[in-house]
Amino acid sequence: MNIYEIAKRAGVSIATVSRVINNNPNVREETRAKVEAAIREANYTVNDIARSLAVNTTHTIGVMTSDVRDSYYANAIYTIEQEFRNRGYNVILCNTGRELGKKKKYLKVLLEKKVDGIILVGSIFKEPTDNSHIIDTSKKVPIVMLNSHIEGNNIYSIVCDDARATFNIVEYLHKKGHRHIRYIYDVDSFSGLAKIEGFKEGMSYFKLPIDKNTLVRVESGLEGGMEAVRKLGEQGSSYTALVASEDLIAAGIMKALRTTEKKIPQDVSVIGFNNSNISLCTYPELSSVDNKVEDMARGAVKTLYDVLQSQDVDSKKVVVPELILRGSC
Amino acid sequence: MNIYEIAKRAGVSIATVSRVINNNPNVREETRAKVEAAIREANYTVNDIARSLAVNTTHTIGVMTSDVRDSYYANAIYTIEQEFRNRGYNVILCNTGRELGKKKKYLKVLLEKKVDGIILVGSIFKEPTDNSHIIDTSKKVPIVMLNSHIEGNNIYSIVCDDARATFNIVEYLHKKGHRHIRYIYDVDSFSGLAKIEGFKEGMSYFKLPIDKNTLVRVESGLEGGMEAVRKLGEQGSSYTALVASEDLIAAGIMKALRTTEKKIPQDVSVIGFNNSNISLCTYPELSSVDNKVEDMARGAVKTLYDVLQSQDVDSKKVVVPELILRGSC
DNA sequence: TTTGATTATGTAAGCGCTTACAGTATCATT
DNA sequence: AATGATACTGTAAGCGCTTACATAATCAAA
Repeated sequence: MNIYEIAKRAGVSIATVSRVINNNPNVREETRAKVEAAIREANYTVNDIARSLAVNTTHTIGVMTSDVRDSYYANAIYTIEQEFRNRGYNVILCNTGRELGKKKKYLKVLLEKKVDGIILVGSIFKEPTDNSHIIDTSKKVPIVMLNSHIEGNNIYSIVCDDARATFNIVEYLHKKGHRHIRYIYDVDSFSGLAKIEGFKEGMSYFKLPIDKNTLVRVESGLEGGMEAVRKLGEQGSSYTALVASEDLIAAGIMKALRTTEKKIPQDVSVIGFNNSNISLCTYPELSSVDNKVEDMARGAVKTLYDVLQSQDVDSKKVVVPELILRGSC
Repeated sequence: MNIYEIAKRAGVSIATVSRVINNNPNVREETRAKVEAAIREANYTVNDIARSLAVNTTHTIGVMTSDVRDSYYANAIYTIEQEFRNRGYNVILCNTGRELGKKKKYLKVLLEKKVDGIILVGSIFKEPTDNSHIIDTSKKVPIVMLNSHIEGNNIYSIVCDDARATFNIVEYLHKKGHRHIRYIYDVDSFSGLAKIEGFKEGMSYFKLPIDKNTLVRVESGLEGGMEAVRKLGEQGSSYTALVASEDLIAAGIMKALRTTEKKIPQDVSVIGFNNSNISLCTYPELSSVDNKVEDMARGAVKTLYDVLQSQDVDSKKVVVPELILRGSC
C-alpha cells in the first residue's frame, strides 16, 4: 500500500496525495476529502522511511547512556524522550556500558541510521582519554553531552556544577562542626572527577585534614557503600561524615553502618548524590544533592532542537545543583 | 557521499560497492580491497535509510512502556535493548504514560517508522477495555506483550504468574500465623488484576476473612504506601501483614509505619513486589516477589526475533515468580 | 584451442516518498 | 472577449540503496 495506490483510488496524482498527507494548503477541499477517504478506506499509513530518504532527515535522535537501569539516567532519558516526542522526534535508545568499543559501534550504527542528532547522557570516562570517536561523529551530526563535556565544533554540553555541589557539602558539614570527612566514590566519570575536585577544594578551603585515606574508591552500587564502611574500619581512621558520589552508595553505607555501633546521624552524617527516590526509602532519609537532571535533560533537548533549526545556541550551559537536607545529617 | 561516489573512486560499479558493504563473497579480493580503501578514504558510512527502503526492513523495534523511570520497566527495557542489539536491531523507546490517546499516537508513529516489531512492556489497563488499537496494529507488524496479554493473531505474550505469586504470599503468611492480611495496590493493570485475583484466591483458600477493607486502593509510589497506612488507621481495622503490589508502595508503608507504634516485623509484616533495589535499601530489608523481569524481557526478545525469522513460536509463555524473604516479615 | 562451468562485475529497475516545474482551471478585470 | 493573476493539479526526477539479470572474465578439462 503506497501513495500510488491511494492516488489511483482517489483519482488524483501522487503529488496531490503527498500534499494531503503533508497538510499542504494548496489542495481544493473537495480533492482533499476524496484523498482522505481513500487513505481511510485503504488503512494507509505513510512510509516514513521513504520520506526520510527523500527529505534527508529522519526526525530520530540517538540517545546513548551507559545503563538506563540507573535511575539517574532513566530520569534523563524519560525527559529527553518526552520532550523530543513533543517536537515530533523519536528516540533510539543505546545502553553502552563503559566499554569504549561498544560506544564506538553504537555511534557508527546511529550514523548509519541517519539520526538527526545524538545526546550522550553522562559517562565520558577518564581512562580512555581518547574521545576521537565523539569528535569524528560530531563532524556528521550534532552531539549534545549531558553532564559531560569535551570541546568540539558541533558538540554542545550541559552540565551540573558538581564541583560546587561537593564544595557546598563540605562547607555545610564544616559549619556543623565536622572535621573528619571522607569521600566515597566509584567511577572516574566526568562528573565524578568534578565532584572529587570540588570536595578537595572544599577541604583545603576550610583547612580540613586530607590524606590518602580521605578518598575511598569502591565498587558501584549498594555493595560499594558497604565496602567503604569495611575499608574505613580496617584503616581505623576516624570520621564523622561520609559523602558518597551517589545515593545507592550512600544507602550501602547506611546499611553497613547499622552493623556497627555508629548511629546516623548522631555519630556520623551521610550525604548522597542524585536525590533519587532511594533517598526517601532509607531510614533515616538520606540527604542528597539534587543535580537537576530533568532540567539538564530539558536543556539538552532544547539545545539540540535549536541546533537542528539552525538557531544560535550556547555551546555550554551549566545548571546549579541544590543540597537537599534530610535526616541523615 | 554515497555509493556512486565510492564506485567512482574505486573504479567499479555501484553493485560491487554494495556487495563489499554487505560482505557478499562473490567479490575478488583485489576489488574488495580497492573498494574498502575508497570507503575508508572517503569516510563513508552506508545510508541505512536507503537500504531499509530497498529491502523493506528497518532492523528497528518499537518498545512502548508507560514510564522508563519505573525501575521495573527500566530493567525490562535495558534487557530488551541489549538482547536486540546483539541481534543487530535497534530500539525506539516510547513512554506512553497511561493515556490511551498517547498510546495510539505512538503506535501510529511506530508504523510510520516501519519498525519490524513492537514490544509492549506492561500496562494494559482495564479502564479502556478497548484494545482495538493493539489489534489493528498487529495486522501490520508483530506485537509481543510483556506481562500483559490479549488474544490476537499476530500478538504474542510472555507473562509472570502474578496470581500465583500473591497466592503464595498469602500461603506463606498464613503458615506464619497471620490472619489479618491487607492488600495495597495502585493501578488496575493487567498484572495488577492478576495479583488481586491470586490474593483473593489465597485468602478464601485459607479461609481468611476478607471484606471491603481488605483491599486498599491508593496512589502510586511512596505516597501511596503512606496513604495506605493512614487509611487503615482511619478504618481502625486490625492487621498483621500488608502485601503491596509494588516495592515502592511497600517502602512507603514501612516509612509510614515508623510514625506509628507498630514495629516491623514484630507487629506487622510487609511484602512487596518486583524485588527492586529499593528492597535492599529499606530497614529492615523488604521481602519481595522476584517476578523475573529480565527473564521475561529475554523471552520477549527471543519470541519476537523468532517471529521475524518466520519460526514457529508459542503465542504465550509464562515465567514463574519467586518470593524472596527478607527482614520485613 | 575450444568448451563449459564458475566466478566476478555491471546495468538498470525499483523501493515510496518529496518537490521543482509545468500545465490547466478558475475567475475577476478590463 | 481577452488578459493576467491566482489556485489547483500533474509529470518526472531524484533521494541512496539492493538485486535480478545480463555480460564478461577466468580457468580447468577435453
